[in-house]
Amino acid sequence: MDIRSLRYFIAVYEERSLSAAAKRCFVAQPSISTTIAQLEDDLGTKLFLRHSKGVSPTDSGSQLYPHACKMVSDLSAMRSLFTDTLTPLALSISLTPFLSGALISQVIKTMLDEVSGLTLKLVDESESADLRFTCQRYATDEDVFYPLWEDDYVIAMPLDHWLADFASLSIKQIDKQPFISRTPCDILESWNYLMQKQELTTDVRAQVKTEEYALDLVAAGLGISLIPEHSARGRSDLCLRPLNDVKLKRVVGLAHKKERSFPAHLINTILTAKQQLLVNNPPSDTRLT
Amino acid sequence: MDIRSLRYFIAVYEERSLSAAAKRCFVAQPSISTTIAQLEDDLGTKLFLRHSKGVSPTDSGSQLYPHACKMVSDLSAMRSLFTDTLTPLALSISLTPFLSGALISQVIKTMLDEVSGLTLKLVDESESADLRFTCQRYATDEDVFYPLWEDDYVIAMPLDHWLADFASLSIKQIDKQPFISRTPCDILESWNYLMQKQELTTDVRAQVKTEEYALDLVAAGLGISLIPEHSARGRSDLCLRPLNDVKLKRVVGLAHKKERSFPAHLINTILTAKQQLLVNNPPSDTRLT
DNA sequence: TCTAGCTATAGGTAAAAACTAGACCACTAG
DNA sequence: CTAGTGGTCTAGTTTTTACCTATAGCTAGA
Repeated sequence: MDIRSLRYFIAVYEERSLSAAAKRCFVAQPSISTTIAQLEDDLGTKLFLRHSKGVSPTDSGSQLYPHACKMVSDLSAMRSLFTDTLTPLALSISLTPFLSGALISQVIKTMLDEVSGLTLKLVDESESADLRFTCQRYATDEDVFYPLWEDDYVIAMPLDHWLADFASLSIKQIDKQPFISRTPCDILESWNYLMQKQELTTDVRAQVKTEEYALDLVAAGLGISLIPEHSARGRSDLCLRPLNDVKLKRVVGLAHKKERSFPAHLINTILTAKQQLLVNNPPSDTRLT
Repeated sequence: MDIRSLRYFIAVYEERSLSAAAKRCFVAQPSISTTIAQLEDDLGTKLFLRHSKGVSPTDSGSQLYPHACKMVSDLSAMRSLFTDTLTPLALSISLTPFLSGALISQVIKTMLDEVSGLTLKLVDESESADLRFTCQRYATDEDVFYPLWEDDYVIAMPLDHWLADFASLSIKQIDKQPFISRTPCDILESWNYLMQKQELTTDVRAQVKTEEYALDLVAAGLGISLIPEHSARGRSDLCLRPLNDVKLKRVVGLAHKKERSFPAHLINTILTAKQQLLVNNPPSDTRLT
């Protein structure tokens, strides 16, 4: 029985759900599941009843909850015994849709680990937030933008497509191909401009809204499409090829209003997080399936 | 900062030594060393001053100590929220003969006080028991051994004996002396080995089975004898002298089979009992009657 | 009956904590 | 002065733990 278990327990208790608790703790759902099971085993009593809509606390669970809260808060009080003038920092962060969840959670995890006293709240893009995960293109003059990683855009096609024989493609080879168009797309304007400039066209077979749907249609053989490389990570039913004569990419990072100021160590942590991303997610040349 | 770190911290604080804390926590010394270093790093303050004889707590360390104790005890209280009431614990304890009854009863008292629901039954050494009061030498590889105290062996002689003029004795001075031999004796083998190695002999005048009888014969002037210091406690008709060139002692404690597991609370209590023994029975340099 | 959403389990990987061995330092005894 | 002792720290290795992905199994609602 350690503090980590109690933190997870509190999250589950308050969310009434293992999956929701997992999201809140920025870990995968099985981690929560096994940890709670261990805790129950350790205490010799069931803490939650599992059902198809989530979990509900047993009497034991409800009894444990206040103790667990006290324990966790005592511990963080102890931490701040010697760190003077620790100002608790509560920030809201918004997400631009269709960014890589895996990378974002790595960054958030680093920030929570490194900046003591920091609590984050994820809000919808429509609300105003202290920090925004977004593309550099969307950062305005009134923003400060910290780049974190780059998403390279590649052409996705079925495994048996004739273009798959090329290690990389020229934009000219895309001319008149059946194409799955996707909106919104961060680089759609650049793409259209490039195509028009070379008087190329595509044969748009479908218009979809999400990357997953676009990829499904590509896998089904309906056409080819242009997508950020990371979003096809883990799909073996597709073939990805980079473009060799134009480089399409978006720079993703954190933005905030210039007038908003943050503690220096928070900014340093963002820069640290960028380094860690490079280490953990080596600058993958587009995989040749 | 987790509970494990705090446990180690408490052990170090109370033992004033990383190595001693390591023994108490049943881990290797580097584990303690690195964990304390991490904790100091985490809290941003040094907790101990290292010097050649061990460590001493800084102000920060002393400040942290009560908080850490509370945290750890809260946690074990939480553990027993659900388990303790359900399991009354009935254990049998056996005694190796000729240990100090006074000390043993102190330990047993502590255990009964601290562990709620515990009942003890003292059985003969020949029977198998859950826990055994015994010497470290008699604990096997299949045992876990918790040391409780050390018995120093001293030379007992009549008050008017000529060796009483020395504050401490060399083993060479024992050569050819009238001697009361006692079997069984926990350190008889060591003693014989030491004597033979230096080609010394004793003039055995009597062979007895108990410490009391041996002491009576010594007081009567029949010879000198080798006994654990505690067993002559309270006798004013004898003179005790330590040996200064060899250190003969036995480590007495509680042993149990490795495969047998006990509630952590019980184990903690045994460790507490050891501390209390040290407080109540100060590490007496052999009394110079 | 099919699908969607949730939890549990299995298997593999990466990080944390443990151990061993040995360096270094201060003190003590000869 | 030198050897030995008792203590902490460092480096390298092994073991344990926590985590992730993938997937199975269950239940409720369409």
